[in-house]
Amino acid sequence: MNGITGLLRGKDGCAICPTRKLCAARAMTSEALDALTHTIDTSAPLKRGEALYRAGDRADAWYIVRSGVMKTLTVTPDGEEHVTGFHYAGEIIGLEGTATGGHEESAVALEAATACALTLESLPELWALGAGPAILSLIGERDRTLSLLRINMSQSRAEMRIAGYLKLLMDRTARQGYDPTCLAMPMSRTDLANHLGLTLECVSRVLSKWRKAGVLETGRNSMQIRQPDELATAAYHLAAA
Amino acid sequence: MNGITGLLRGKDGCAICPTRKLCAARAMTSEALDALTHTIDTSAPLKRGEALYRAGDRADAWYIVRSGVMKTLTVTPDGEEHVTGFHYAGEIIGLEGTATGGHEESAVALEAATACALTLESLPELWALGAGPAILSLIGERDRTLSLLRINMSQSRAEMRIAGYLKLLMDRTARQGYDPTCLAMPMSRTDLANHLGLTLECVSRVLSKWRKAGVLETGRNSMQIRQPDELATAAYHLAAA
DNA sequence: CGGGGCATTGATTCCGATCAATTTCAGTGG
DNA sequence: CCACTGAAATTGATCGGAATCAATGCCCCG
Repeated sequence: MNGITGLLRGKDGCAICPTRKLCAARAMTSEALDALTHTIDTSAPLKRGEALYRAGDRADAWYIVRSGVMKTLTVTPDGEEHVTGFHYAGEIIGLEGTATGGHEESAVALEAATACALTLESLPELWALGAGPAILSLIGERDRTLSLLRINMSQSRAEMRIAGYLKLLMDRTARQGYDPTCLAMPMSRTDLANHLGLTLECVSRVLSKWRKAGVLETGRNSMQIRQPDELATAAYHLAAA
Repeated sequence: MNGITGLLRGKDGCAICPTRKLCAARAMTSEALDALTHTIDTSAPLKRGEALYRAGDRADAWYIVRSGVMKTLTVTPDGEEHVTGFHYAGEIIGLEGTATGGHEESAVALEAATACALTLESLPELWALGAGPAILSLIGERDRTLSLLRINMSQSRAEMRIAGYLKLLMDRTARQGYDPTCLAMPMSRTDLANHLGLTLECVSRVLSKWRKAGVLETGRNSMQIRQPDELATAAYHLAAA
């Protein structure tokens, strides 16, 4: 209906969605949830590397990540790739194309992932179902996150940037009720460095230093934070979130 | 009604607003414009240094800059000030507080400025008046701009960051139908450097270099771009906007 | 077992931060 | 109208840290 292949409209209702508390469905009555199920489209599961949308696609919907982690990226005219964000369950993405009607970024799954589509034309209907405040909240959270990320990027020190980013991830994880010391990090060092505006060597060095100091442990797709205070100190410049 | 002092509800109708083409009123019929006038609150003119809202204020509205330039900033726990953005006529701001209900940033006028308030509770009404697409477009533009700013910040070279920022300003100015070679820049070097994550000395040096090379001229509250191509080359990494 | 992408570690260079001095300019009062 | 003043901007010199170039190690895959 709106460009996603393999929509599962009506299947897997919002009422049983494990991430419904993070999304537009938060704080809705169960009757409204049933109606919501028929207004929101859930995408087919995306495999690692598959795109939810690509730069140039028509932008007639916003998306909420339902499971997994997605990265958004743009390719500049000179061919360089810029990772604009990593997006976890409950984050709203795809807003950047709304002004022009076409997506300026691509959204790619870093691991198996699903997302729900809020078509722009269905927004008044969603409002009528009582999802308005939740959607506003999602937009506000996104705006707030982008603002914090920009503040973090304005730090010139590599340790501050990385510590700040990890702290943001931890805060978000904690806010969603999960263990903040265990972070899902399915992105490559290259992507992470790109996103933070650093070289992968630099990121690697800082992580190695912290690993040796016992601050954290790095796994293939995750990270264990052993001494959150140390990270917080290195990132003290960030507003508490 | 929503925290702004000195509202001018109904005065200076949207129909005669010089920036209506940039705002929620774009592409509306004149009958709807009259109704819109009574739904949107226009703030009293802000003097230089006055705040539209402050961190901690209740966040029950979004704002569209109507005239002048505003800066948004946060103060981190350790007391450091971070300039999160400079906002020109037609930009929507204040979204960052929607998630929590309280503003996390402050918005301060850099020169005489006015803004219009879209209260969250009036959004369905605005939709009914036909302003929905325009509001979505404003949100999309903001999201797109934040994304581009983040890409720009990820550049480590000072020249690239500054050139990129100026280019973004020029693109925005051109898109609004004004002369892109004449930029309103009422912010101090300190604020500009803070926003770009550089020191003011560094910004000053780069601008001096370009001034000597004839690329641009710097005035107190404005900047004349003499050789846009030179800037574009220095910022070639940015996507065309 | 071998290959290739990815991560780590090392050595050097360069650029922006920092510390410091000077100039410019808007605002103020004589 | 001009001299005075303090903030803002510019210019200079040095230092540190991240980029860069280069090599090695690790691990998932066939």
